Amino acid sequence: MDTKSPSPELNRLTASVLKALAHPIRLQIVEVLREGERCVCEIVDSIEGQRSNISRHIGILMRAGLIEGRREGLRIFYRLKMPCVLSFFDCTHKVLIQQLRERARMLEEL
Amino acid sequence: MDTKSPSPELNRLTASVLKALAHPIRLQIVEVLREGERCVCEIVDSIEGQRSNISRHIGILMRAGLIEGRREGLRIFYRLKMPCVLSFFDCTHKVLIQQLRERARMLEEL
DNA sequence: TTACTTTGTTACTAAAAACTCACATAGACG
DNA sequence: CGTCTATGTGAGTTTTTAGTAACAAAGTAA
Repeated sequence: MDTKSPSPELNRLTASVLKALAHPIRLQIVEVLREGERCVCEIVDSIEGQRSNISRHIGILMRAGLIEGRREGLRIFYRLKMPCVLSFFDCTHKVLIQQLRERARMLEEL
Repeated sequence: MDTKSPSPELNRLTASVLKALAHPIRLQIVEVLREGERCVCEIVDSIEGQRSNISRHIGILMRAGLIEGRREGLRIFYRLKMPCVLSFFDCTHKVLIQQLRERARMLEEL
């Protein structure tokens, strides 16, 4: 019997999903797609950065299964495939607010 | 007026929180702490990997504000500070199951 | 067909993260 | 004090990820 963690393999897979999301540009893409389907051209226009770089990040979200695309003529429209990821932000915001609180308190204590 | 994404800076911070969690060892630490407070020695015993490396990962979770520690003699006991991160796993599991479904379907289509 | 548009990919460089080993610190206790 | 135990850190190497520029692919339409 293995005395170590119950699910190292599941944790490896879970990490790969979180990692796919853990990048500012990829979060901005998710933020844009939150409003609905968008073509790459629209995504690129709404985000700072080079077209080929943004295209790479779209690919990372695709391969992680978080978004999906559909071609319409020359354009490819992407949309959120797993909208449940939006629920992460409630918690991440709590974490950030807590970080701020503590840093403010540390400043006061000087 | 800025025509780009509404919150690039917030997304940078959000990414830093997600990134802190997006590693197999750190997820295993969270999994262990889910059951309650644990000292480093117990965490190390329950996870595959070198002491100093696990210590580093504990540090990363600490600096992200996801866990907190308390010294008791020689030992330091850590616990989840933001249990809301546990809610992420509902969604990450959905994503993984969906990935599996699609890969199975692709195999069938051969 | 050729020319054009939109998107994705290859190959490379640069930057960041992870891992390891040795050492440092903090407290307990003789 | 010295020594032991538990934990953290510095410095270096290796691995992974990000970014860029040039090119390739897929569709449109003259």
